[in-house]
Amino acid sequence: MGSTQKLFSTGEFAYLCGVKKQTLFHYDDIGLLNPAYKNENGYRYYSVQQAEIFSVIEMLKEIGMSLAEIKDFLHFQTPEETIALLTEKEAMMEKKIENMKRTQQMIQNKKKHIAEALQFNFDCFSIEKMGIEYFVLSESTLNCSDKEFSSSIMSFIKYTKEEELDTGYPIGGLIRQEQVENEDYLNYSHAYMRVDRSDLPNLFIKKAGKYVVGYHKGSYVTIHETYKKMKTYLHTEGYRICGDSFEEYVIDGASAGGENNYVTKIMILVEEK
Amino acid sequence: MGSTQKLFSTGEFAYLCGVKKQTLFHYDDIGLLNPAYKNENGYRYYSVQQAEIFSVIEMLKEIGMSLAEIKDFLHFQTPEETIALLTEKEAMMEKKIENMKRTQQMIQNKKKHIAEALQFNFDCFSIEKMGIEYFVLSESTLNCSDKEFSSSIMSFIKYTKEEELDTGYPIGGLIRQEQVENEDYLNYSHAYMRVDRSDLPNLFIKKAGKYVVGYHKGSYVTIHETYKKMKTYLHTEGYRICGDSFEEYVIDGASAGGENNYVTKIMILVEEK
DNA sequence: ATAAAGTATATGGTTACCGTATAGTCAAGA
DNA sequence: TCTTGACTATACGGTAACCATATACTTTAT
Repeated sequence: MGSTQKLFSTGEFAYLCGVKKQTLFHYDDIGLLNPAYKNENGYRYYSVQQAEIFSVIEMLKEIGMSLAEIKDFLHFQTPEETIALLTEKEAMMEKKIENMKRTQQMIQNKKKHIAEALQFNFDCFSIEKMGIEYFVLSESTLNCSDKEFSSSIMSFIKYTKEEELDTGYPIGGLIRQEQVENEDYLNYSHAYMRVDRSDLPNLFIKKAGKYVVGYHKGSYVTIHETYKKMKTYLHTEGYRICGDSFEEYVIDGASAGGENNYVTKIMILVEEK
Repeated sequence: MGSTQKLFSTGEFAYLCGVKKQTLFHYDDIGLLNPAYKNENGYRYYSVQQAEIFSVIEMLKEIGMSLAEIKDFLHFQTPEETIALLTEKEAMMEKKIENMKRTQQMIQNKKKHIAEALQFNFDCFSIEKMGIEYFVLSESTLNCSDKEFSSSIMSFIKYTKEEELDTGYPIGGLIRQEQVENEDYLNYSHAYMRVDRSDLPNLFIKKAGKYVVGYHKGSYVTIHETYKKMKTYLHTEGYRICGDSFEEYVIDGASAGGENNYVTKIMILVEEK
């Protein structure tokens, strides 16, 4: 709208902008958007152009600028600077959208995980055919001290976050066949995280094949019991362990309720005897 | 990671989560994420599983849940409820992404507008060939009172926001040929907003053709001067007005600096004499 | 044993508002 | 013109989700 003298009261202007009056008071206070006209009693009146400005403010807010930054921007930038900043922000938006898509993917994966866990009752195992999966691994944590273990896990988690590899799969623990056979269940070989791509360097491959799948509920100190039960199950079903074990921690509603609610999914590669 | 007793100090855990210790204190205070273990001196220690929980918290934050909601969610939901909520949030994400794309579009359009305005020096006009454009219009505002005008504009802006038609084009003012000829420049026929689609009902068409384009700087009260100059320009160039005038308000860095910095783009359909 | 590095609590500050109370103002009808 | 109801302004307090800083205590490494 080019030019017009018709003005809106604070209430009207707030309504048409879709915000509360308070917001406009606030913007006036901090000098971000002062009404075009104030009468002798302090009543505020806004112009149509200011609706335009308001919508620019909203846009800039949405791309993550603070009100102070927006104020600077609207008051002191030259058109050239304006264009430069918008260009920069455009790129930022692109990244943000990518990020949200990743989060969406994470949600989907979490859902899948929980749904799977739901199907099972604990203490009931099954043999499943599983496809190939790709993992990124932490440094080796075999036979290492608490300190070394902590620091390996720490840098691994940090790494997955930095490289944006976390797509909603849980952090897993790899236990080698040898340790499983020796009942050395707490001696993890590596931490891992599943990725949906095969183009990364140094990927670990979880072989396709038959896996015995079980869920352990409760603290880690009792996990050997579940392993024992699984071994008995395998024996009666006529299978034997022929590879590594993969442990993943399943999060659901009760996860924050303490150790006793932890659910760990265990998968061990097996073959028929 | 299935099960392990190795714990992280607050500082380590904060580092691996990529946040400040303060944040963890806060989460502990509000009961959102209490450390797995607290020693007799109040030192906090976190488990690997809690890193997993932390990343779920971050995810839920990103989809717009408050910490209080997340706490409820993590402590009291059944797996079924968890899945239901995630499904709902997934849809929300979709909408948010759409919204961001729209904002991106807005930014691009704003940039185009400013860049165009930059090319011009005021008081210098030009004849331009322009393509067809589609507009949504407000109610008629011809010959109406201030009150009626305000209310029409108000519902129009509200309408464009609700229907999400605002894609970064400014609100324009349509002045009919008759008013331009009678120098009745402040008597707008309609407010309009350009849209990038031709599939909406009741669209107004801005004809393709030659337009005289000029920029007016300053308050609306002096806009008649610019119109006068444009008419003189047209006369010397051998053109005559043969259609409506379109006014658009250009926002740049100085826009918030008061009336005197307002820039209005004026376009009038013309033909050669 | 000692010093450096890390930790806890407490307090106050931040941003972008929202709510409510009180008092003043405007606009339409009698 | 006056009154009434709707609207407006200012002021003060509160909110969420933290961050900064100060002070005091604990761990850990040498």
